[in-house]
Amino acid sequence: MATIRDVAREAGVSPATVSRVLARPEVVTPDLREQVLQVIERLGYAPHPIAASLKTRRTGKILVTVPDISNPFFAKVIRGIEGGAVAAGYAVVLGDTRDLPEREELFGLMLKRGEVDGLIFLGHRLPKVIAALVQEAGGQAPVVNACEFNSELSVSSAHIDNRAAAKAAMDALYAAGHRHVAVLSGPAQSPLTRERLGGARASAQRHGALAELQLLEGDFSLASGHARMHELLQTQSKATGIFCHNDEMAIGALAALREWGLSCPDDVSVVGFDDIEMASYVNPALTTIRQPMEQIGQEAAQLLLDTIRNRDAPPRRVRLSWELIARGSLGRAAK
Amino acid sequence: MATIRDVAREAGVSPATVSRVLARPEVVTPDLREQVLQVIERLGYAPHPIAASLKTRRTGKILVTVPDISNPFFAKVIRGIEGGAVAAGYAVVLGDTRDLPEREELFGLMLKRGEVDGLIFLGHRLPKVIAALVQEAGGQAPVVNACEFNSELSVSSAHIDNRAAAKAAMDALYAAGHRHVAVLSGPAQSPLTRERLGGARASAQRHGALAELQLLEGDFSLASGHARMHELLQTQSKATGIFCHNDEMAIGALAALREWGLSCPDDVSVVGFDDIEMASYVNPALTTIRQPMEQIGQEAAQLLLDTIRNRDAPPRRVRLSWELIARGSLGRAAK
DNA sequence: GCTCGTTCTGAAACCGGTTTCAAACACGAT
DNA sequence: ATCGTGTTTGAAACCGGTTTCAGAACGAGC
Repeated sequence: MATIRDVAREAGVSPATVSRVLARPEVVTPDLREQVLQVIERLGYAPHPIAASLKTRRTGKILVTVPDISNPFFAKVIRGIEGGAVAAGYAVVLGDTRDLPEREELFGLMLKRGEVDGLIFLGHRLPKVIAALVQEAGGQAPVVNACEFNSELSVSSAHIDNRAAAKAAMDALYAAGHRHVAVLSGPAQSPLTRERLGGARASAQRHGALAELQLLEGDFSLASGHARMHELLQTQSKATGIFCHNDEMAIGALAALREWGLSCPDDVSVVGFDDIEMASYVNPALTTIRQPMEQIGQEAAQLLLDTIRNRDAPPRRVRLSWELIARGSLGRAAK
Repeated sequence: MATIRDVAREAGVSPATVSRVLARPEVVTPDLREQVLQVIERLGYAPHPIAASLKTRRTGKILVTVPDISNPFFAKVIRGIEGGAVAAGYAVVLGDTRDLPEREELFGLMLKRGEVDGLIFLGHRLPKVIAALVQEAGGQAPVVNACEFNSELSVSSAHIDNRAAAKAAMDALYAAGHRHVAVLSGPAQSPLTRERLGGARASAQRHGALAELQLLEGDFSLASGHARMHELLQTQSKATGIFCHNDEMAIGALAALREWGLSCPDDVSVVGFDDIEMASYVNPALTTIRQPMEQIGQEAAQLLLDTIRNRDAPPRRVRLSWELIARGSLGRAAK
């Protein structure tokens, strides 16, 4: 592999000039520039980014940590992040934390050690290493929270208004005449879940149905949606409307309803959250809250890159819009 | 940030010793080692992996390129790769190629420039940069193909026997009495598609139904499954059995059948491929070929790490097992 | 023709580790 | 005490770029 010194020697210039030809071509005399470029071409010289990193302290990589890459919602967000990052000349390092704090710490170290230029985390927990970093930097650390938002963290974030969206989902159920509604939530400790539950409760209260509201805790997986729905049906709940905190749990719930010989939407209505692609292909198609998943990712990438470029900008919050998508899984309550 | 020289000075030893304490503790006298470790602890010293990379030529990162991260099959495989990589102390850099050759080249450069130690690609096309690298290395390049296999590439690969699995899927349709079968394939240029089509044709031929076999080309997306199925139904095809090259297209096809008022499996049977989690939750549940997705990823990671550690091992092929999973979407053909 | 200011280029330091090589040291055998 | 062997340590080179700083070259103005 040719080095910058090989090129310099061959072109009869100094390594500094070669470096400049590649990094700031405009400061080099055109003739010389051309000559150097030709040698670069001839030798097939490819600069070694690792070596450059050592001096510049830029790696051109950002780390994205996610609790589960195989969750279709996260996958879309990551796609958005990746797109934004690559467009800006950055590569994405992927960390699948599996919701394990030790793995989060492990990935956190990568930022601390300077292996990556920044971190976008999809989730609610900040590794201790990173929390310390953010503390020191007084909120100017290159760390962004996507999808969720935790006011204690003082980092930039890109997300929708989960509370309002959840409220809208519930409003739709009540508007269709449902009185007994169950909410199948995400993990209780997540701020995201709390936001959505807050919105759900507000709607229930407004419709004078708070007493009839049932809460079930899931973990955003198909299996948990299926299992919780089974359990609910076993209790002979009067619920005719189910609001699920994501589409996968909603699809799991639909399967459970079928297994009990119940019809959706005739017997029970289901509303999901996210509008993953699958939502419009299941039977019945899911009424759900659409989140602009890729856009959330893009915005998160943008926020991070802004922070990286301009270290003394304060943390920002980007709120994206959501939309209630009406499909077959929500019908009028039987009288 | 403390450097290794700070630690050395503080501990009254040379930087070389500090380096050894961390990399090969057993060669350092226990007393000295302890003393150095204490200073490291006290200063909160964290080694700078980029600096180490420059000398060692190891980055501790592997690149994974994938045509679409939001495809649930790929997402699972990536999860497997990531798990295997992290367990071995490697991080995963993610490249979403969107099936664009220019993006593949871009990511290929990362390996060529030494930004990553190896490449696992999920797909069938090798970027030119990498093909050249493989050529030079005589098949010993740190490159692995996962899920697919292209005999021209001379790189290691981890995958199932797609031909045999496709044959089994078709056999199941014929065994259930279907004579007119349509295959909804992946993109025609992919070797994977050719393998599966080969298996499908072999089965058709064996059952004397080659003349009735219909071929439709999709792109593995829900939307293409939906669209191709619509088109097929419009032609008043006599097909009562559909073999889809992945589950997402199968689920798209199920939706199209419903829209035409047709029942699956009463009117038309559908068989998928992959057994993504969603396959057992849709209505009807999909009969499909199960691929060990995470395991494919793990094996691919293992293959790559083996190649990285031992550069003169020849390319290997790991064949994983598959299984036909019978569920509701495949029923007996009407007489 | 000389001075001044501007633009361009090269020498060398630097980034922060690892590794080689030789010196120092410890210890057992002679 | 001397020698030989094996182990442990430190000095310095090295990885391959970037960047600073000073000097060279050049053109404009007088």
